[in-house]
Amino acid sequence: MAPKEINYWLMKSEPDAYSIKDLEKEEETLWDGIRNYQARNFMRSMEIGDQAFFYHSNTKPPGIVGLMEIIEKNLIDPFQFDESSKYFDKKSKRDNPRWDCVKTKYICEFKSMITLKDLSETYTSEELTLVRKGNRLSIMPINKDIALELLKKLKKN
DNA sequence: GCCAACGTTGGC
DNA sequence: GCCAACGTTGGC
Repeated sequence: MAPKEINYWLMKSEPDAYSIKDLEKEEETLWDGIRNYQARNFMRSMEIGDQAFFYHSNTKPPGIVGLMEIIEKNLIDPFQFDESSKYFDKKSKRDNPRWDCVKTKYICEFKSMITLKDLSETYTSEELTLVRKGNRLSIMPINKDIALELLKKLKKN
């Protein structure tokens, strides 16, 4: 049987909040706290076995630092019901939760990062939405050809 | 600290 | 349903 087709994604995290090192230590993590419908819908369209680039945002310099795999999906984000959490959503009902998340597993940290600057010099915003000016999406798909190109480049380093 | 680019909210 | 005001993300 031919290997299953996988898709590629990019997921942002501020390293002060959660970094690739944290994921390496924990091996797996629930990608919680997503409170944006577009990002949530991308998580819903992920498949088990898909791979995601781990992106460090709001840091100097920002860029792709590692790789992880999607190992579970459609998991209810527990913080939407936690009144003490900044992710609490009083409009979300237990019998109809509004926010869900995926679980990811550490694959590797790259020896050197690919910075946003590198990416924006290589790709247009049509090829890679990440480099679109003012892009605030925290989760987005990555075109497969580009993903494979990035992986090739990262393996060389 | 500034600002671009949106998403969200609420008045009407 | 429109739209102005406001809030958030995140690069620089």
